[in-house]
Amino acid sequence: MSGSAPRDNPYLAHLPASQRGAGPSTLNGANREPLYGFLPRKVKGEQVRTAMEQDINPFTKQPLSAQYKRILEVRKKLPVYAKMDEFFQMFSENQIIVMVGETGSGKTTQIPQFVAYSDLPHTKGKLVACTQPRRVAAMSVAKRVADEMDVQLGRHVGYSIRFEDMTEPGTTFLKYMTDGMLLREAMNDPDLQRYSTIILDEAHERTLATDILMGLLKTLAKRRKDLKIIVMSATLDALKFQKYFGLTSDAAAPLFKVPGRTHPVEVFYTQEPEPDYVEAAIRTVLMIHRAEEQGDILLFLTGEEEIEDACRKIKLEADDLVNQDPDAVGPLVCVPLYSSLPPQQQQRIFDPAPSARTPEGAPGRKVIVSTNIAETSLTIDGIVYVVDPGFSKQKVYNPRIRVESLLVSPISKASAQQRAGRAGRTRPGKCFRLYTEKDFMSELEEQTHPEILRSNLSNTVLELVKLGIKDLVRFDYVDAPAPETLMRALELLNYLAALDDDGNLTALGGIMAEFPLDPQLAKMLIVSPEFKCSNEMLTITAMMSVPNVWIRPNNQRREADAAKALLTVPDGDHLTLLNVYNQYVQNRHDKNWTWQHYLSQRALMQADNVRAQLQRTMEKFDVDLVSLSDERKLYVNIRQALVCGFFMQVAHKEGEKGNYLTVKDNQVVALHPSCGLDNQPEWVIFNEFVLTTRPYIRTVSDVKAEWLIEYAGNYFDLSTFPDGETKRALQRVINKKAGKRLDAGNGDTREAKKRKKDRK
DNA sequence: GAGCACTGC
Repeated sequence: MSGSAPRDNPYLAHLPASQRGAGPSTLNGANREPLYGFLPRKVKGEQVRTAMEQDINPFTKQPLSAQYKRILEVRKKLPVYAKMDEFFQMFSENQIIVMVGETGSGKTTQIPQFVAYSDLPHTKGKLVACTQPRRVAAMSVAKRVADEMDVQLGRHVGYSIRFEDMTEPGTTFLKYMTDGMLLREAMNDPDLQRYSTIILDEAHERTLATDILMGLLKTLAKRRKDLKIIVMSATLDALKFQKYFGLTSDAAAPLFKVPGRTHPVEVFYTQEPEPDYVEAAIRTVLMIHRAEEQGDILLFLTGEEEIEDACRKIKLEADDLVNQDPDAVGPLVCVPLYSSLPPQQQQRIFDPAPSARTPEGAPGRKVIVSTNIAETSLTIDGIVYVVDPGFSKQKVYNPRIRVESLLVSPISKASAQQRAGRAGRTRPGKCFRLYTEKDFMSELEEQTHPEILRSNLSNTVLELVKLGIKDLVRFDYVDAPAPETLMRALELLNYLAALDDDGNLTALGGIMAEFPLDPQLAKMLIVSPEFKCSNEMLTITAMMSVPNVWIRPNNQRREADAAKALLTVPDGDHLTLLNVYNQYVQNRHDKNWTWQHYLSQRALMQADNVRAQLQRTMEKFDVDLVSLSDERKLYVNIRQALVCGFFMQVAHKEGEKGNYLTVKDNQVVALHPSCGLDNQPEWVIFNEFVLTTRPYIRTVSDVKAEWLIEYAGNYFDLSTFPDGETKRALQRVINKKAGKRLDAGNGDTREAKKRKKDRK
């Protein structure tokens, strides 16, 4: 046995001679070669456990460190480690596996390593990929696994996220990545040939990218019999995925199940429904503070305003309690948590709870009041009590009026369960649900609707077409979106000339899909060289792709507004964005400058990053970077280029009360108060329709009706317009133009018009 | 005269 020559070893046969170690005469295979006897995808748990215990790293052939051995002892205690044999057997026998691993099972770190031991991707020049819905998760898990495998992060184990590719081609064989990143890769390599196994982690979160990947991989598995797929999810969704990935309609994909390792959480319900959930939540937090033993509280609310408000009230009431009875009640700190908080303030959630005022006094307590960010993205240790009013803000899409909006809605059972689980991470906990058990059982949906059912899909549809999906309606979705949503997306893409009338991708559409942007933005950016303003459109596009750059603290609104006024360009908010970015660069990205002007340094840095990435894409596809030196003309051209992308988001002024009607849909809207226009132009183009206290349009610029007709003639074909003032206004412009053309007796090409204008 | 649930490319 020990005398087998390496050439007989199917594992070593893949390797060039230089990597096979010493020649046949001296090699004692079993000792020198840690993966000796490993048959790809026929590997057994026993073999892997032995290999893990040796002194040589089986993948790098380097000696293993003391740290490796220490971590290995910890890994052995993970629930998933105990099920290694079962895993390898199932992996050997199946192309697709659904896996359920509760919190603390170790699935995210261990399963990809197990797969690497079985697939031996490094011997075939392949990779094992594991997708994550979030960038931080991809980064931090990759780091952990690199440590566990005793390799340098970015070499054998790496990660790939937007703006950061921490992999080494030819060396990396285990890669964590965001789901969106893998989807991007699929656009240029629909067979995903680089991968031997793809693991979709956190599939129950049902992000748009994961949903599309599931559809693609199901189809791809039929073409590529050598590709293995593992879908990892929470319990409740497993059966759905098993059925979906079953090879035939009655054969479900096998389930690999691993228990978690969390502490029990006792759940309490209210006897009666609570009419005011914020008030009830505050009351419950204070009740816990008075009556329950030491341990921090996590309260879920829906948004920034609600959270800041609740924090203030909890603080006031807690101070009252302390004043009434200083011996019985400990000090309390209340920490808000939501994504738009600066990172420094987000860090406060990890501060320890305040200590008791006296050695014998009641212990202090920390209350974190958070949005859903604490449900999935951030985990906080030390939480023992969860207060769950049962609501969150959720995105909803109305395809009829093409509007996405945020609505406070009841959460799902799955979400409630996830929230409760946050109380049991360090020790047994309690969860107080501010609704009745009856409502939980009968009113809450099992699952939150997946994103694909709640979103505008124009981006996704362009990606799918680019991926070669011909029939979007019959694509095998886990949950199919409403046909009307798909129709709306196809319609938009057709108007943008990304798709022809038969739904085929145009050359323009192919380039548009390469930009990590909404189709409207991609379109205006790609056509902008024709308007000699592509440098500027690049900036505007980047600024429109990052969160709001304006900061407006409650107690400094006037100062913030004044600072904003200094940067405002009256012709339109898009030009203001350009101006802000240019000033930011002129002031050398100075932090003090941004602070003095009430601008978010974080958002501006992001814009810088996005701009650089978009610029690389432009260069790759020969989209020229040009500018006009005449600023007045430049500003006109910029607004004309805007029309080429956003002609479907135009509104026409109605009357003198500041009301606008959106074109074709005839929605009554108003300019958002943040809008910087100094008058009310007859025609405006807008980036966003927001439904808050009333319907508003946000990020708005002044445009001319002539431009709409000239650059978006297809859409502004009057025969497709409902009767009304908008149509009549357009008709007047057309009539006037026709009259002029008769006078001038020449065509209306852009160049001709410009020459004419220049002569004036 | 107002907001920004959360991600991702």
